[in-house]
Amino acid sequence: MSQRIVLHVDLDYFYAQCEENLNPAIRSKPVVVCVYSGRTEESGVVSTSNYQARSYGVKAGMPIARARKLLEKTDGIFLPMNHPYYEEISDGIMETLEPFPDAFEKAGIDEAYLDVTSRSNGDFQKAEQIAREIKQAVYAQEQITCTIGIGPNKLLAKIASDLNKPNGLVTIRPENVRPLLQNMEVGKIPGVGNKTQEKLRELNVRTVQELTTLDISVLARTFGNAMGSYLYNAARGEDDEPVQGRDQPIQISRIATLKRNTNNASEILPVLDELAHSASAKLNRRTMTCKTVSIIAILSDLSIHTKSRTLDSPTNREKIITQTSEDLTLQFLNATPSVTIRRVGVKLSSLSMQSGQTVISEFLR
DNA sequence: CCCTCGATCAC
DNA sequence: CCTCATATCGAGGG
Repeated sequence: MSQRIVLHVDLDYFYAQCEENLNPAIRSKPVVVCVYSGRTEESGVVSTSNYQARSYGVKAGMPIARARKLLEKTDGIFLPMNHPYYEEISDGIMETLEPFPDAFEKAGIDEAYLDVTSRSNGDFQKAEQIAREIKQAVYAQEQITCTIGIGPNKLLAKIASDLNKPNGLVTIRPENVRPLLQNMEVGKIPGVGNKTQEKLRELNVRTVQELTTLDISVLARTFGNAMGSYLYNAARGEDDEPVQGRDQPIQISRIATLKRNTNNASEILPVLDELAHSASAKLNRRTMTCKTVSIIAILSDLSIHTKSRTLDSPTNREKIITQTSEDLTLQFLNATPSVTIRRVGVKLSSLSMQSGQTVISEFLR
């Protein structure tokens, strides 16, 4: 069997690039795409920014107020998210990508994995040619540049795409895995965020090379079985995850920020109802049912709390979802009356496709 | 094995 | 000053 070859296609600074295309005049300026929370005129965070803005230190997740400071002496452009538009562009691109590979996996609105093993005959040279064609096709389709990482598995393809953004093309061949990973910081491994990096730091591990010195039992004890073995393999550039898309979601959630912190049900429930409405609308668009309903409460201290209830039978009815969400919220407020809530959310899980048959209880409603 | 809940990641 | 959405894991209880 031939060498497996995976491509990771990453759309460059995606939301900001979409906005540049919508209004080319801003292309030469710092562009910041924002998630406004609606709490005050300016409160919210940065979703994405173009590279001009990044050169001033603007980063995703940063409060908008801070980005404004960083760009105050520039002609920086601040725009609200236009998610439906980005989705439209993304869908067009994903449709372009899908026929190329043996297997296709959309990994987010702006990234995808493509298994091109047979298309490239296991030849990295050929895979690079395919990647160049893909970049051409994506640009021709939507005038969006992308970066493509090529590797013998998903892990290395993703690491590769991170090495030369934007508008890049990087290949990691099996013989280059060792030297490349040696001095790389562990934080560059996908799935290793701040918490994991900090724990590794305590074990005197900063680079991937150093990570390879930890044995699997230590890793499993420190990070659990799944994360432990993932780290053990990742440090060696090994990853067997198949490129495999999922057709149906596992959960559907909606969250919102309240106008002000409160523990007053009359201020919270209307917002909650709207979230429940939106979540069940999506559930029904997908012709799915859920068996578990959860609420999420983010308090004034930003601590996160969840309450969930598994129903006796799956439902797709907004009424039940709303009622359950309200119940859970009142239950939470009752149990902890002194809390003040900043944000609330609704999550639907244990999803299944709606089957054709109607149960008696449904029939009688 | 199921349920609930918190934690983590990363968008 | 602090968004939104998704997936996964593990602990703890039953």
